[in-house]
Amino acid sequence: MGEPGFFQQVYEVAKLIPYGRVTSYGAIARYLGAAGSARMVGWAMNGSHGMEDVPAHRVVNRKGLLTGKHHFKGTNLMQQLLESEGVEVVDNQIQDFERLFWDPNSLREAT
DNA sequence: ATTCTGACGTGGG
DNA sequence: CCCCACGCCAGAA
Repeated sequence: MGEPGFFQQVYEVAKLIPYGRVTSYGAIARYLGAAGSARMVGWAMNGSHGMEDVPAHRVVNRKGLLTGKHHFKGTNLMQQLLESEGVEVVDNQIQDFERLFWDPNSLREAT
Protein backbone atom coordinates (compact mmCIF):
# COMPACT_ATOMS: atom_id res chain seq x y z
CA MET A 1 0.00 0.00 0.00
CA GLY A 2 1.76 3.19 0.91
CA GLU A 3 3.94 3.30 -2.14
CA PRO A 4 6.01 6.45 -1.72
CA GLY A 5 5.39 7.51 -5.29
CA PHE A 6 5.77 11.12 -6.25
CA PHE A 7 2.03 11.52 -6.64
CA GLN A 8 1.30 9.87 -3.30
CA GLN A 9 3.86 12.10 -1.65
CA VAL A 10 2.18 15.18 -2.99
CA TYR A 11 -1.19 13.99 -1.78
CA GLU A 12 0.11 13.31 1.70
CA VAL A 13 1.61 16.78 1.98
CA ALA A 14 -1.53 18.42 0.60
CA LYS A 15 -3.55 16.69 3.28
CA LEU A 16 -1.34 18.36 5.87
CA ILE A 17 -2.35 21.84 4.74
CA PRO A 18 -4.22 23.40 7.67
CA TYR A 19 -7.75 24.69 7.26
CA GLY A 20 -7.91 28.23 5.98
CA ARG A 21 -4.30 28.06 4.87
CA VAL A 22 -2.66 27.78 1.47
CA THR A 23 0.67 26.75 0.04
CA SER A 24 2.45 26.73 -3.28
CA TYR A 25 3.45 23.96 -5.66
CA GLY A 26 7.09 24.88 -5.31
CA ALA A 27 6.91 24.64 -1.51
CA ILE A 28 5.54 21.12 -1.75
CA ALA A 29 8.02 20.14 -4.43
CA ARG A 30 10.87 21.43 -2.36
CA TYR A 31 9.55 19.60 0.67
CA LEU A 32 9.68 16.40 -1.35
CA GLY A 33 13.20 17.23 -2.41
CA ALA A 34 12.06 17.87 -5.95
CA ALA A 35 12.69 21.58 -5.96
CA GLY A 36 12.44 22.81 -9.51
CA SER A 37 9.91 20.16 -10.41
CA ALA A 38 7.00 22.19 -9.15
CA ARG A 39 5.21 21.34 -12.38
CA MET A 40 5.06 17.73 -11.31
CA VAL A 41 3.21 18.77 -8.18
CA GLY A 42 0.53 20.41 -10.26
CA TRP A 43 0.47 17.43 -12.55
CA ALA A 44 0.14 15.14 -9.58
CA MET A 45 -2.80 17.17 -8.37
CA ASN A 46 -4.40 16.30 -11.66
CA GLY A 47 -4.87 12.83 -10.26
CA SER A 48 -6.22 14.23 -7.02
CA HIS A 49 -9.61 14.79 -8.64
CA GLY A 50 -12.16 12.97 -6.58
CA MET A 51 -9.90 12.84 -3.56
CA GLU A 52 -11.67 14.98 -1.00
CA ASP A 53 -8.78 14.29 1.33
CA VAL A 54 -6.58 16.30 -0.98
CA PRO A 55 -7.51 19.98 -0.74
CA ALA A 56 -6.14 20.96 -4.10
CA HIS A 57 -7.89 24.29 -3.78
CA ARG A 58 -5.41 25.15 -1.04
CA VAL A 59 -2.53 24.76 -3.45
CA VAL A 60 -1.73 27.73 -5.61
CA ASN A 61 1.26 29.08 -7.42
CA ARG A 62 3.90 31.17 -5.73
CA LYS A 63 2.04 34.38 -6.59
CA GLY A 64 -1.03 33.27 -4.67
CA LEU A 65 -2.96 33.05 -7.90
CA LEU A 66 -5.61 30.39 -8.44
CA THR A 67 -3.97 29.11 -11.56
CA GLY A 68 -5.62 25.72 -11.33
CA LYS A 69 -9.15 26.93 -10.72
CA HIS A 70 -9.91 26.18 -14.33
CA HIS A 71 -9.30 22.50 -13.67
CA PHE A 72 -11.99 22.18 -11.05
CA LYS A 73 -15.49 21.08 -11.79
CA GLY A 74 -16.91 24.55 -11.64
CA THR A 75 -15.13 27.51 -13.05
CA ASN A 76 -14.97 29.19 -9.67
CA LEU A 77 -15.32 26.17 -7.42
CA MET A 78 -11.78 26.64 -6.19
CA GLN A 79 -12.48 30.20 -5.14
CA GLN A 80 -15.68 29.17 -3.43
CA LEU A 81 -13.89 26.52 -1.42
CA LEU A 82 -11.24 28.99 -0.34
CA GLU A 83 -13.75 31.65 0.61
CA SER A 84 -15.64 28.95 2.47
CA GLU A 85 -12.53 28.56 4.62
CA GLY A 86 -12.20 32.26 5.24
CA VAL A 87 -9.65 32.87 2.51
CA GLU A 88 -10.38 36.09 0.68
CA VAL A 89 -9.95 35.84 -3.05
CA VAL A 90 -10.22 38.70 -5.50
CA ASP A 91 -9.74 38.25 -9.21
CA ASN A 92 -8.21 34.78 -8.70
CA GLN A 93 -5.69 36.39 -6.36
CA ILE A 94 -5.55 35.36 -2.71
CA GLN A 95 -5.58 38.37 -0.41
CA ASP A 96 -2.96 38.42 2.35
CA PHE A 97 -1.35 35.48 0.60
CA GLU A 98 1.86 35.83 2.55
CA ARG A 99 -0.12 35.76 5.76
CA LEU A 100 -2.12 32.67 4.84
CA PHE A 101 0.84 30.95 3.25
CA TRP A 102 1.76 27.71 4.97
CA ASP A 103 5.07 26.08 4.21
CA PRO A 104 5.26 22.27 4.60
CA ASN A 105 8.95 22.69 5.28
CA SER A 106 7.95 24.18 8.62
CA LEU A 107 7.02 20.63 9.63
CA ARG A 108 10.63 19.54 9.54
CA GLU A 109 11.78 22.39 11.70
CA ALA A 110 9.09 21.43 14.23
CA THR A 111 10.17 24.50 16.14
C1' DA B 1 10.73 3.95 -28.66
C1' DT B 2 10.00 9.44 -29.34
C1' DT B 3 7.52 13.90 -28.79
C1' DC B 4 4.78 17.25 -26.35
C1' DT B 5 2.47 19.01 -22.91
C1' DG B 6 1.89 21.00 -18.32
C1' DA B 7 -2.50 23.43 -11.86
C1' DC B 8 5.59 26.22 -11.72
C1' DG B 9 9.84 28.57 -10.36
C1' DT B 10 13.83 31.27 -10.97
C1' DG B 11 16.85 34.47 -13.24
C1' DG B 12 17.83 38.33 -16.19
C1' DG B 13 16.53 42.80 -18.44
C1' DC C 1 7.00 46.38 -10.35
C1' DC C 2 6.47 43.83 -15.26
C1' DC C 3 7.81 40.74 -19.11
C1' DC C 4 10.63 37.00 -21.45
C1' DA C 5 13.22 32.71 -21.73
C1' DC C 6 14.97 28.43 -19.74
C1' DG C 7 14.86 24.47 -16.78
C1' DC C 8 12.37 20.51 -14.75
C1' DC C 9 10.64 15.68 -15.05
C1' DA C 10 6.76 12.57 -15.04
C1' DG C 11 2.72 11.05 -17.71
C1' DA C 12 -0.08 10.84 -22.03
C1' DA C 13 -0.52 10.39 -27.16
